[in-house]
Amino acid sequence: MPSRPRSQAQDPDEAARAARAEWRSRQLLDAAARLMERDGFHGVSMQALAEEASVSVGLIYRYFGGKDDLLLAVIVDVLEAFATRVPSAVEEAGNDPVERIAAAFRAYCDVIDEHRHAAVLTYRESRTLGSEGRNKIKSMEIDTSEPLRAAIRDGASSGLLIAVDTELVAHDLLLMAHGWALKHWYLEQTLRFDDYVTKQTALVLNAIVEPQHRPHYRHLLATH
Amino acid sequence: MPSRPRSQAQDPDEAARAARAEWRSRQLLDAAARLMERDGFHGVSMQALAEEASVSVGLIYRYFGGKDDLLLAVIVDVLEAFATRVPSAVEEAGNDPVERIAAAFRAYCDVIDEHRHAAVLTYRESRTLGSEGRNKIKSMEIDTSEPLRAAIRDGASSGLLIAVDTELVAHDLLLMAHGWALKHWYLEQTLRFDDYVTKQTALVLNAIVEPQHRPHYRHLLATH
Amino acid sequence: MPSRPRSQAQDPDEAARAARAEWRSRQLLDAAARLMERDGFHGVSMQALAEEASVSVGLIYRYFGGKDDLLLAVIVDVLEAFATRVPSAVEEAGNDPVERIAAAFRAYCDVIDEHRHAAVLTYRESRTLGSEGRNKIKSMEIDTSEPLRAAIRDGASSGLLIAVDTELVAHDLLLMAHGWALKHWYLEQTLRFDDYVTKQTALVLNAIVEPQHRPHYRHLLATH
Amino acid sequence: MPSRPRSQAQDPDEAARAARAEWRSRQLLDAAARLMERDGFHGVSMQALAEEASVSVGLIYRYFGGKDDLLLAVIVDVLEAFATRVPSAVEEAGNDPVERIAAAFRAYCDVIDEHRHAAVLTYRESRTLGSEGRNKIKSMEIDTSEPLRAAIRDGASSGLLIAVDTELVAHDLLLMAHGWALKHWYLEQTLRFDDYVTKQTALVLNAIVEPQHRPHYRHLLATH
DNA sequence: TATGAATGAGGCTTCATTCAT
DNA sequence: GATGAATGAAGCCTCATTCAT
Repeated sequence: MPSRPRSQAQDPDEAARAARAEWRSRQLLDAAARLMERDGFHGVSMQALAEEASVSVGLIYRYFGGKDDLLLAVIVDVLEAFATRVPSAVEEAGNDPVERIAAAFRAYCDVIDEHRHAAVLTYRESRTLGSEGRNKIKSMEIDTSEPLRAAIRDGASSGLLIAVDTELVAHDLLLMAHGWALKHWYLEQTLRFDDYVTKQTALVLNAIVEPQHRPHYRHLLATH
Repeated sequence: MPSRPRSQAQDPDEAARAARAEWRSRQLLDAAARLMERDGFHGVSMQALAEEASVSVGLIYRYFGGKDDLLLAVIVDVLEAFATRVPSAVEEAGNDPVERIAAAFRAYCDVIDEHRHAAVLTYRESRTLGSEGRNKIKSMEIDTSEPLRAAIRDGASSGLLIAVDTELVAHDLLLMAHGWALKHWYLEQTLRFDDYVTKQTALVLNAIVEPQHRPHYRHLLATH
Repeated sequence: MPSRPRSQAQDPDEAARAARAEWRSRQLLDAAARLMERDGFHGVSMQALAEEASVSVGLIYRYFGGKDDLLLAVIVDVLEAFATRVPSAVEEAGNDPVERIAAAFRAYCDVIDEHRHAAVLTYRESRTLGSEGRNKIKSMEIDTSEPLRAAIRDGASSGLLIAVDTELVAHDLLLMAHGWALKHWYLEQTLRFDDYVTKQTALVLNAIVEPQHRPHYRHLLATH
Repeated sequence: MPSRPRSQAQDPDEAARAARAEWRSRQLLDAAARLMERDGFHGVSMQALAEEASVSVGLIYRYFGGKDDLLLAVIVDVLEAFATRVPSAVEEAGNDPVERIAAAFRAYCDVIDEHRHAAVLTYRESRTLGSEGRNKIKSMEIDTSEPLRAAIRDGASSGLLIAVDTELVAHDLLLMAHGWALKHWYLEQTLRFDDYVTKQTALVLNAIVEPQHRPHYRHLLATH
């Protein structure tokens, strides 16, 4: 509780300031994600960013350490959304491992669809970051995908799934989720977001659910 | 008879020149792919590129129009490898659609593993290209993946596969093939290349082959 | 009332900014003219220009689009001086066509002497400009010399001048005016600026004024 | 007589070689003048020059010391034409100073019209040359214009001309001659070369010939 | 003589970052 | 907090010149 020690008389002020800072950060993060997705990290200048966010160049440096830092923040922003949304989605799905896998996958896809601009940056611009940032991202990626891997492990050990390589299946699901953003220009020609998720879920579960349990997951295996 | 000698006497000269040019292009393309994969397109300076390839900066411009052009060439180089290798692999696989799918996927993976440096650039740096280059790549991607889609269509119409969305399955297979390069830093911890291909093949076929035909493809569905 | 204050309260700010910009432009234009006359357009690097103007390289690009643009601006600067000074000089000379011709010529020479550095650029570096810039200059040249041509036409139609080719005489006068800058290294050995103008005026008028009217223009025809 | 000592048996060889060298120089000089007039000295690369002259880059360096040297040679080429053609034209004009002035002017104009490409370079690119080359040109300019100045001085001392500043009139005539090349883009709209020379001759002579002698030079003073 | 592949210094330009206001 | 003018390092590219063949 680091906020308490601060004097109470200043709380209102501080709260207002914090709110303002929060608002500014969000404003900048969104502008950055939008522009970077369109033009790539290096295609966006700080001046362009300032204009897009309707602030001055100088102000950006009050909220972020620099351009690299901003990129990292944009990426972390998405990863934090994963960290928030995936576990709760898994929880809500109940105790069935297969349901949890499906829920996790859908949650991933939801976040990516909402942050389509920023999601691709993980793949595209990670080389831009220094090793420090890269390591942070790598470990966050691993952390945020843990619920998914746990569900797969549970499914396997409980006999609901055939013997599978947990890491590989998790990797595939994450790849498919990101695929929606990476190849959006192509996929959007034939699929709506919801169809993409439903079909991919069915495809993967069809591959890994024990045949004898499939009837039970008819609602996940059917695609229409 | 000045024209006769020309067609033969000068051929050696021209041939030698062409060979040298070919050699230089390859040298530069390889150096570019290597460096760009490590540091990203924007992280590589022409100076650094020249040093890596052991030539002078100026010489690069004799073979490529500029940095963008070089990036495009690197990417096209991989796509051309797809265009060469995938169809022949499919052909050699015989007439069975399932075998053809597996062969196509393996060929994709082979090329990507051989060009791991360059393969990721398609995903990472496509925004860097102008729309002209981007369109060229898009159409090459679609062209080179046609054999795969054809095999999937054949499999579906012949009843070997369950009803699937051809585009989506093709997209998934391509994504998985590229996944080996994109997440190589992570995957190599637990998998060798051959295992990756074998397991992914099994996973996908398990999802799409009609249950009654699975026994026939035991060699593709088993992972060890 | 946010709009009212703006129109007045912010004027000072805007005015100050505009004044600063004006000052910078002049500073750069002068430095550019000075250097380019000495070393030629291509002999002047942006680095050298920045040093001469005591600013950083980058700042030049805030005020001018690039090196070409700067050259164009320098040239246009002289042409604008013509456009301002020649007509008023002609006006002040009264209604006599011959007086107006003499006044126009002197005004041309004055401007060229004041911008001796820049004046030669019109002749020397026009090929450097793109066709767009070249056309702009051509049309400004024609526009700014119109008062002179008009005076010549008036003189001819009123019988004060012998029959002359208006275009040619105008061309000659402009050439002579620029000659002071073009061959300054040679002319300054024997002539002061004022003598140059006086003598050239006498020479030309002697060639074109109707003999019977010459006595009336004794003050222009005598050279000492 | 440095050519004699050389063995006589080799003379044919040497002659052939010299002829070839002469031909090459001419070929290069012409190509250079052509290109430089169109694109300016700095707008022409040695590669472009080689192509225009249908030789290799390397060969240019066998005939000229470098690019600057070539520019100097192009300019000197024109000045040498002046040195050759003007005196003989003056000679042929007889002893009358006025006729000699007119002949000199026409000779100047002829050479300039024939070398229109190169003639402008004297004005445009002289700053490009080092001081050595510039001095050479300056002194050649002064030398080649001496016949003109001599004729003017003669005319003045013999009473055929009114009192004039010899240097200035010579300067004007040279300027007018070059004017044909400098403003060719504009003048060609209304004048043919011959008209230009005739009219300018008439204009200048009208300004400097003693009125009482004018009838005698009716053929030079009339413009049609 | 003649070629043209190769070099590399130097130029123009961009843009992340700073700092006085 | 906020601005934006100013900085200057670093990048891409050109092109005069050389030299092995």
